[in-house]
Amino acid sequence: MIGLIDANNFYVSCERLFRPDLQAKPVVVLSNNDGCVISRSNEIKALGIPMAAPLFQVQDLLDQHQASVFSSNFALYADLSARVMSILEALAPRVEVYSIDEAFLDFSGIQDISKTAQHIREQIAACLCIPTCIGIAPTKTLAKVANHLAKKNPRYKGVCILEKASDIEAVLETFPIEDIWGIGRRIAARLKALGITTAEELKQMDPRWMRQTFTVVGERLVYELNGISCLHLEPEIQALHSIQVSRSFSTPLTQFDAVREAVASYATRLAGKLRQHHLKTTTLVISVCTNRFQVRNRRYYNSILINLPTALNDDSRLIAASIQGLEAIFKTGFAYHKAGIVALELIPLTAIQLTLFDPKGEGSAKAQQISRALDKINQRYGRGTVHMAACGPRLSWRDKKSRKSPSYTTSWRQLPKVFAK
DNA sequence: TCTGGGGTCCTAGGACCC
DNA sequence: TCTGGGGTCCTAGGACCC
Repeated sequence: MIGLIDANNFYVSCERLFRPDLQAKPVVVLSNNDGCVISRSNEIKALGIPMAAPLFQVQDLLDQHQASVFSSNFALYADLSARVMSILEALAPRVEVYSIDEAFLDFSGIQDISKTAQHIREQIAACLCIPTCIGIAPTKTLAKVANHLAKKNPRYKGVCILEKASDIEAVLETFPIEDIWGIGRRIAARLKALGITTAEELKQMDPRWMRQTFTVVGERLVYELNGISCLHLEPEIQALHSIQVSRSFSTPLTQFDAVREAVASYATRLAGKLRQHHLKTTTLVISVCTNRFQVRNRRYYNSILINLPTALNDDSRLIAASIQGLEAIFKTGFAYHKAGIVALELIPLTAIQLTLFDPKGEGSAKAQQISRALDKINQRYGRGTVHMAACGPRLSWRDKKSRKSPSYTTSWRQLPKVFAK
C-alpha cells in the first residue's frame, strides 16, 4: 500500500503558523509580482475564487471579505517543507518527497494503517500546526484519488484508505476523469469526446488501445487504476535535469540595458542555485518575451541555446554568456515582459571535464573564489547584499512583493519576537 | 493598469552512421 | 521504372504536475 500525504493549502498554512490570528479567516498567497492567487484558504475557496485567478480580477471580492493577502515567501515555505519532510522521514520507513507539500509513503507491512496515518498527521499538526490529509491505496494514482477524497469529504477525518476492490470501484464510478492525476485539460477533453467521463470508465479501457491513442502515459494510467502499480516509490533523491530562473518584470522594459541587468541578475541567481546543488552547466538557454495577454501590442518571443566552452557555475562567466545570448535575440521596438535562463546539461562537480586551453581548470579558480566569497557574504547578510555590477543599480525590473511576510525561520534579523505580559 | 515559476516525461522527426 | 535498412542521438514541441 502506498500513501500520499499532502498539506492543506500549504502556503496559506505556512503564513498562518506565525499569524494564528488568521485561523478560520480568508487568506490568499500571491504568485511572483503579486500577479495571481496561488494558495487559498478554505474560506477563499468557498467564495468561488479559482486557483491562479489574476489578483486584479478578484481584488474587489477579497476587499469585501477583508481577506489577508500575502506575497509569496518561498524561503519560509521551503524551510517549513523541509521540517515536514523530516518528520515524515522519522515516522515512515520509506518516503518519496514529491513536491514542496506532498510525499509518497510506503505503508506496506504496516499493521494498523489508519492509526499510523493519523499519528503522522497529529505529529505534523503538533510540531508545525500544518493540517494534512493522507490517501492510501495499492498504487500511486489510486493514492492520489484517496487523498482527493480525504480532502473533500470531512467524514474521512483526513485519512482515506482504498483497499477493497469493491470500495475502489464505488469511488471511481463517481470520480471525474479530469481529477485523475496525470490527466490535464487537453487529455480530459479528448477522453470526454470519446464518451469517457469517469475514472471507472477509464479503468475499463483496453491498455493497448490507450497506448496507441494516449501514449504509454495513458496505458500506465489504466493499469494504475486497476491496482497494478507502474509508478514505483522512489525514495532516492533524483538528480536534477535542468535548473531555471525566469521572472516577469514589474514594468514593461524597452531598453536593452534594463533587460540586460535583469538577465545578469537571473544569471547570478542561477549560478547560486548551481553551486547550492554542487553542479556546473555546459548549456544555457536564454529567452525573452513580450506580454502574451496584451493583444494590442506587437508580440515577440525568442530564445537561444548557448554551448559553453567549459562547465561553469560562477557568476561572472554565466553573466557574460547570458548577456551574449541576450544580444543575439534582443530586438528593439518591443515592450519586454519577461526573461529567463535555463541551465541544461548539469554536471556534478566531481565529474568536471577540463578543456584543451585550461587543462588544470586553473582559469576558473579566481572566478570560483569570487563566487564563494559572494555566497558567504550573502548567506550572512541576506541575498543581494553584494552582487556583480552587471546586475545594475536600477533594479527597475525587479518584481513586486509588497505584502511579503518576514522570513521568520531563515533570517536572524526577522526572527519573530514574543512578548510576555 | 494589473495575468507565476520551476520542473518532468514522452514522441516524432531529422541528422547521422555503417 | 527502379534509388537499402537498421540503428542511435538530438531537439523541438506537447502534455502534465505542483
